[in-house]
Amino acid sequence: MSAPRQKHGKKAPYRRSRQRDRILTLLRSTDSHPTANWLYARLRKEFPDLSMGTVYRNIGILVEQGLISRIAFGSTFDRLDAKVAPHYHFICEQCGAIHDLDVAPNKDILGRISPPKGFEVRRHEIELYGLCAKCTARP
Amino acid sequence: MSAPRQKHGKKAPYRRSRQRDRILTLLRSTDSHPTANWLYARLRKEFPDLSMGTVYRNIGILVEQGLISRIAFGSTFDRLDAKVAPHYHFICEQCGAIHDLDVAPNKDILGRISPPKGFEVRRHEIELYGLCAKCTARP
DNA sequence: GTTCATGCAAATCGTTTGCACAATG
DNA sequence: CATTGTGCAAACGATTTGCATGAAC
Repeated sequence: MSAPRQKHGKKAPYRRSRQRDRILTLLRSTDSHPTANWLYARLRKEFPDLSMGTVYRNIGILVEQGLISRIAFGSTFDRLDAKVAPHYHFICEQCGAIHDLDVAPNKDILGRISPPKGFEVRRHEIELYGLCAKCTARP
Repeated sequence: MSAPRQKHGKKAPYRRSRQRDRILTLLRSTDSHPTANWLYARLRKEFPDLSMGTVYRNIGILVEQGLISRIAFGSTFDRLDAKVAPHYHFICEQCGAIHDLDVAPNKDILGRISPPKGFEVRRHEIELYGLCAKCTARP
């Protein structure tokens, strides 16, 4: 959700920065899915007065450029559900509406999806993202 | 993540409260997956000086009682990923580690999982939750 | 030299918590 | 009456933003 920083919706002509370069390099060097804070701690050794603002701004730019992705799910706030039985969700990317799906979760549904050996799967979630009927009609 | 409020890990002997009753009723009356804030706005008409603290505390209790569930995904902070190609994740419920899964996302994997008609699916996510190898070994 | 990126600090947002008082069992 | 639940306000943690200065192009 980082705002474009230019007038007419044109593509932003980003300049290079040592900080952003390092952030990308660091992220590419690990598969541990770091947090912003991890990056901050790591980079503070190279840039003693690095600020969190810079880290977050650069993450936003890198995401916008498609060079990295955020593992975030929908909104930042919790949605509640009185339907306790496990079920899957459809999330509308336009209006944010969440709809329950009919299929009952079942291990068989996962088919050949399995974790590395030694891992124990207790539950799973599936989310479909796209446009709900309302938003498909009125784009 | 609401803390039990009693000594020896015994089950908490919750008392009843008008506010909590209404929260549950309201949640059961809709399938729109409300937010805490929606509940607050709604209930303020009945309880003019309801507080957010009360809403959140009761949500916590209801979740603990298994009467409702939170549609929240893993941690509250974003995890980053330089692997841009879509892929599924395994999340360890004990240590929070996130691991990439091997299978390449593919519509076929969804099998008979489909949204209501009129909906357009653009992408999907699958997350497995459980214990990673490390945590399985050392519980 | 114009514009973007940075550091700093303050602000924002959803959520949590400490406290004194009211309500429950 | 022993505790839990409430309202209030302050605290919290992750993230965002306004502003003056420094770096890219």
